[in-house]
Amino acid sequence: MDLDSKDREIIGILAKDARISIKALAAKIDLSRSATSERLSKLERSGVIRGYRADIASQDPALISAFLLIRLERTPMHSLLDTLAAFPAVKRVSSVSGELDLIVEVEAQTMEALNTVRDRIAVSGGVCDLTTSIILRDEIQRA
Amino acid sequence: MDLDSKDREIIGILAKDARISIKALAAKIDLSRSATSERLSKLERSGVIRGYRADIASQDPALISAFLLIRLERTPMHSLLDTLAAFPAVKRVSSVSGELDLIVEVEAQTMEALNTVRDRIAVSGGVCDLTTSIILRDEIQRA
DNA sequence: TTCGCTTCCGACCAAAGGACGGTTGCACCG
DNA sequence: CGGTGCAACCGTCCTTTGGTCGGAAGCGAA
Repeated sequence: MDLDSKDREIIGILAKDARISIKALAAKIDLSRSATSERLSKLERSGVIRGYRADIASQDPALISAFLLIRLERTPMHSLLDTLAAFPAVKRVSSVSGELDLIVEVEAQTMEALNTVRDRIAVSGGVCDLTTSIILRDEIQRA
Repeated sequence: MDLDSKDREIIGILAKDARISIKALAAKIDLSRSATSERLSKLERSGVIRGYRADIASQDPALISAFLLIRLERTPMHSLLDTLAAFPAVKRVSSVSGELDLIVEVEAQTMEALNTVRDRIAVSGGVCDLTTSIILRDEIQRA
């Protein structure tokens, strides 16, 4: 699916305010409601717009985050991915090239909870080496 | 602002589908439309819900991302942060504890662009050691 | 030119939403 | 104990919004 400028306008507006009405959206991009509605549902059907998410303020600013830098005994390691996915604390897992094999981002309420996750992962089969880097501060964060 | 279980239900539902109608939302949490609407606007006013965003599929699957794992000669290193912030390719910078000092996430159109960023950062004053981990795949990604 | 396709518009009618009055439950206090 | 204020809820009224349709316009291919 290729997007024209109107489609990109729609995406840009919805990226900032996903609950805007079709009418207001139509006015912004200077099209009729029906045409806008049709374009929108096409963008949804084609998968360009994957969904709409509420942006929730972190209820607990005391959350502790860390990167776990993992070397595996061999790759790929599907069972470990299942293990990781089972932890709600695991926010992101990326396969990477180089010395490391996986970079895992975790987030927990307490240092204790973080350690528990870390230990459970460390003793999982296939993990050769695991380094924990606690995030002290997010210096830069962009969309 | 403290949230009860209904509020958390609302948040959970909207986090997955921010364009759901108030009526459908009300039905899901078993409250009237008006009560649901009132709770929702309170959540918005109080800042618990910061906004609503369309989840846009990456139009360019050819984007290359990497983590740069950085050790500094000394910390903190404010000038380096300014340098990093100047690159649009730099998506996130976290100060971490342990062996490493900074974990930088970068995203570029081409491997060449990525390398340029990497090199520019590597020769910046204060960088003691820099390891690049190209992201091969994002295995898990959560809100 | 004529066909087929896409995109647009306006109109219709059903669905959704804002606003309001009234009820209930509960904490507070004289 | 009874009264008062408050917060949350409900259902209803009426406006706004949205999905859908038929028809028009633009455009490329046959």
